[in-house]
Amino acid sequence: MRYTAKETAAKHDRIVREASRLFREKGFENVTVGEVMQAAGLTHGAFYAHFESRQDLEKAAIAWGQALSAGLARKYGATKKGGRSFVSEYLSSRHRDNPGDGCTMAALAQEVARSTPEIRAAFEPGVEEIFRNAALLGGVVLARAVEDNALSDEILEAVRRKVG
Amino acid sequence: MRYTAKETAAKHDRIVREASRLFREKGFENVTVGEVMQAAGLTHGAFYAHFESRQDLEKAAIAWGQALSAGLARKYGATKKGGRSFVSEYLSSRHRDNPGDGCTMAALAQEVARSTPEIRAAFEPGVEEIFRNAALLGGVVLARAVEDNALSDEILEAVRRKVG
DNA sequence: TGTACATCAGTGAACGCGCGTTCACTGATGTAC
DNA sequence: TGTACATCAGTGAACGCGCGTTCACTGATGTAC
Repeated sequence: MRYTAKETAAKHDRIVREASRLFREKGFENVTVGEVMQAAGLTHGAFYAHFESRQDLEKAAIAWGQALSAGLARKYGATKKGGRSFVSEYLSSRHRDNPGDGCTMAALAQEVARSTPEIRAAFEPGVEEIFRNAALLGGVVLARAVEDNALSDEILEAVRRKVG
Repeated sequence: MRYTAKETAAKHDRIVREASRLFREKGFENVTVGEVMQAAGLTHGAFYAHFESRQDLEKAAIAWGQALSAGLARKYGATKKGGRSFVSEYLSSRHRDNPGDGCTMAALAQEVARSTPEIRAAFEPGVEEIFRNAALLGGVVLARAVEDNALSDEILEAVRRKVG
């Protein structure tokens, strides 16, 4: 069937948004093209009407996620008080436990490091907004990686105290 | 053929060491069992004489890498001066550019976060040694993920100034 | 305005490849007697 | 000490499965006249 340009663009966006969410939640390697398309309400065969390749989608998903992060960081960062609430939200258990709704960098930085130059370039915009607070990122990454909940909470608390 | 227990143990260790190195360098998902066995000087078929499964190897490689890290951190951390040289080594371009010889957490924390409870538990020992300096980890992770070399150097420098 | 054809996003089956895992077989060393 | 058998790490072919990608086909909408 043929759709209007607007409908097609809306589907394209939906695919990117769902891909970004799924990638952050499960990592690039644990998400299939079919899974993304299903989440966007389509079948896997239609994928190549929207993207050249899977890598192309990964690039788009990273760029979208980083644009979102950068926007949020700029909004929050405007005031001292905003800075504090950004920090406490970033280091919250909610953020730790919901990577799919969270920071792209805290979820995918290491996979991006092993990806193509294009994907690494798409990753850069969000980095500018956080690298002066690398402890936030390190804290969330570690808190997500340990099995012991008490230790995980302790990590978040330690970083909170240090940067707060 | 049959080998002495000593020979078998030596091969087992070689497999774990090579797996750890390759995993840190390329990530779990980009390393095959065959590649690890070849690096250890064996063929892939012999793998199951040493490990129950691929996941079993991942667990062993993480545990080995973390034991190594914890040992190094304890050695370095003994003095103020040692602390300084640990930080500067951790944030060096050498460490950034050679993940295969570097910190397991800086290379694999995000993949570990999505792995099994067993693997996350094996990851914990090294975490104790670094989480109070989460900025180090965050800095290296970000420095490795960006495409622009100047930005990457700037990240390491910013973290160095903050923690130094 | 109506008719014929072109377009193209979408569908679902199929292809090809890589990887984890299995398996029959080998042969050097260990063990029983 | 010598002989016969058991063991088991190692080899390399093969299996099965999942995933990215391709492809023939569909059918609603756009375009030409």
